[in-house]
Amino acid sequence: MDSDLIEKRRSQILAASMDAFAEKGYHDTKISDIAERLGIGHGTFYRYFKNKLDIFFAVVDGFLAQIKVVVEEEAPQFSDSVESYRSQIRRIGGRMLRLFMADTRMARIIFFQALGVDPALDARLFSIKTLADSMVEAYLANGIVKGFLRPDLDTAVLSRAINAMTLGAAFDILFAANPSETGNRWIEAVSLLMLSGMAKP
Amino acid sequence: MDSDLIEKRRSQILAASMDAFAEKGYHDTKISDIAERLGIGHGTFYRYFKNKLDIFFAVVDGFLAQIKVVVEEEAPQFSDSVESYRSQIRRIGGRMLRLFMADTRMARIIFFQALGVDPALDARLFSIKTLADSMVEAYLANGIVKGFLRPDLDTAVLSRAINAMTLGAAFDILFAANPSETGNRWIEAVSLLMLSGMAKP
Amino acid sequence: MDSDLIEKRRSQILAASMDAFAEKGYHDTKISDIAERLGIGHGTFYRYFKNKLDIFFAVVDGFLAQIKVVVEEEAPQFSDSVESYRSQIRRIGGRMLRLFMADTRMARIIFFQALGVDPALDARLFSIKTLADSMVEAYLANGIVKGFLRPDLDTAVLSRAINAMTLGAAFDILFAANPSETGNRWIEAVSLLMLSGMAKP
Amino acid sequence: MDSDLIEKRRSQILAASMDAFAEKGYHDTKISDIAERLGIGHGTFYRYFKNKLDIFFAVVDGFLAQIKVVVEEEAPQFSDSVESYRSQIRRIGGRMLRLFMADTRMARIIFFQALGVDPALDARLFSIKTLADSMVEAYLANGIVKGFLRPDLDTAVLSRAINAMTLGAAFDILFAANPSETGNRWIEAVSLLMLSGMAKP
DNA sequence: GATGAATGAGTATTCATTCAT
DNA sequence: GATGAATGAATACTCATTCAT
Repeated sequence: MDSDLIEKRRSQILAASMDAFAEKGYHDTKISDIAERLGIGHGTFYRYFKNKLDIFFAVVDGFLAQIKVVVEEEAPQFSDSVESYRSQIRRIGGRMLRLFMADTRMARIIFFQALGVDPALDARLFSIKTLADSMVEAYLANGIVKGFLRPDLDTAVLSRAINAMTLGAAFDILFAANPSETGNRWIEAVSLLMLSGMAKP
Repeated sequence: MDSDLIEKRRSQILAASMDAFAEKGYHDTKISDIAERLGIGHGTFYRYFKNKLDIFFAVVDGFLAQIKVVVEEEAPQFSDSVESYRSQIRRIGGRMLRLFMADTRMARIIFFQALGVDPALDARLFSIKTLADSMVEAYLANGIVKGFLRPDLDTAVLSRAINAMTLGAAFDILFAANPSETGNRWIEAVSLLMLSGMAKP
Repeated sequence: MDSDLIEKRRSQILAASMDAFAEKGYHDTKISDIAERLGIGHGTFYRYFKNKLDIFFAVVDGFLAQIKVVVEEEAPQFSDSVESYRSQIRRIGGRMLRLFMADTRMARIIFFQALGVDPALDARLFSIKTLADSMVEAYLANGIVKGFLRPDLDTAVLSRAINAMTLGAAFDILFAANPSETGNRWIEAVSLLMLSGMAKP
Repeated sequence: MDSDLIEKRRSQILAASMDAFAEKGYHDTKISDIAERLGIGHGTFYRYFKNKLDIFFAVVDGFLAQIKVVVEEEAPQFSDSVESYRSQIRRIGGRMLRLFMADTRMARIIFFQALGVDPALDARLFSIKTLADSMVEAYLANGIVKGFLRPDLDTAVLSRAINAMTLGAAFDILFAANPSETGNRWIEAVSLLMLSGMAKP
């Protein structure tokens, strides 16, 4: 199949681009850098991607799509007790953090390079954030309805706060000596914080 | 005083640069853009700043210095009850958010432009984050010592989580219709989360 | 016959090229444009023509060859009176203009695109012009010898002038609402001018 | 005066560009060629001209403006006899040819390079041609009204024919061993043709 | 001190041409 | 024979920085 070869080439270029962007950032990465990493002519690059922005978009969007999947696959209505909610937090948090752990390059690009390159890409990132916020807010609303969360929660703000912590965790993991242990500590600490707060009972 | 004039010019250029960087980002801002905003020759710029990176550093660093002041002025040992701790959270949170509210341009630069421009600047941002993390951790440690916070808290992780929420708040405020009201909602919601958690008691 | 197929393909490519060159000019026509018009692979092009210049040459040369035929088929010695000369002018002029009318693309290429692409092609055009000039001059010389044209004519200059008018006519026809009527008007007006001048008798 | 220096620089670049365009044509002239001829950096070029097309336009337009002046300065109504008309033909023809003789580079650019580079420039050339046609037609109309030209002339066609001869003359002169003598021969031959025709009286 | 003319390093992109399949 | 994937030469243009005035 021709389109298989094309797809293969595209992924090779995508992979090399991720390396390059993660290492040097968008502006300091030259198309010829990417081509050199693959040992191909730089003209070849343009057979597979329209231009430099096009591939950066592809790189970032591929990751955002994965996040979107995690966000959308969950079912907020599922939990009906603090305990099942705690499991849910652990599971979603874990999946999200594993996404960031899976590819350090990607995390690096998201945190250090993605913003400010292009307005359309900024908007894309923004929309994912908004989606994630809504999803978390639905969980909180479900918890209130089911009666295991306080009825007076400011769900709009708290959902954003929770996602901010998720990002904080992903960022922290990026520099952690032991990422998966660090991830677990975050999940435990944040789920404790969320459900019980820090005050001594 | 000669040096007064020099300082005045420097701040004019600094102000114009903030406008420019906030609007178009680092890479899309030309030195001549900055000069034009001030009606000065673009050669003049180089009498006050070494180069383009130099002024971006200056812009970002000016803000980081203010954050540092807020961070360092507080006294972690002061609180000795949940109540006084809650006031402290509100006060520090309020000061921090007011910093971001005071200059939207600055917030915009920090969130959208600052990262990935220069490794040294990334490191500078990183070090401020680390400082803030330590400060918050000291508060948590104080709370544990004083006995009003749970002794089993993962202070290293939670301090980062709390700062992540502060950044989340600052970001949210940037797009809020009513920034100061939004700020207050964040402070209330987060301090409640921190001290009591979200579970129905 | 193999060579028949080859010749057929060559003319298909030639035709598509004429379209392309007439529409976008030499420099703005890509080999792939030509191939696309035919639905063939652009590599195939190179099996029939050496390179881009080669086909442009072929396109232009095909037309120049037709002009040459018209020019060379006539017999300057034939006329021996003003009247038969007038018919001759009409006939040659008509044939020449019909050549330009037959293919607007070709006229467009000759007038707007052909010059300045390649020195060798410029020279080829030049040589056709020289040939046409000589032919017309021979007619004038014949007229003088036969005694129906003024003996003091500057035949070298006038032959060029007459051909300049032919080109002028061809150009005019290119934009005429009614080309064949316009052609006739040119032929009448120019033959009158040539034989009688414009002054009131 | 600053603007004097700017104007001086512009003309230098303009002159060097004319050399380059006349020698190698539009497409084969690189901006760096032009800069090299002047011993300036190629970046300097862009301080004075927006881009490559901009300077080509400037080059060609400068010449077209001169033609326009010649065309517009004349007064068609002035002549009222064949004799004064003949002088007028000689004078206008002479001025026009001297324009082309004055700068061989310019003539070369007009004849070999100008067409097909840019639609807007093609249109500009076209509009000058149209203007010249109208002007000549006004002369013919005047001659008819004044009664020294045949009343049955096809003025629309003949005016174009006359301008075609003018272009033919300009082209011929470009390659003439003795341009000014050649110019005079054209003027004499064409004015004779125009007024008396070639037929033996 | 201020200026802005001059500079040229740096780079994305195009497209004619080749050649393995 | 046909194809189109791969190639890289070639080039216009930008903009941070310098420095003579």
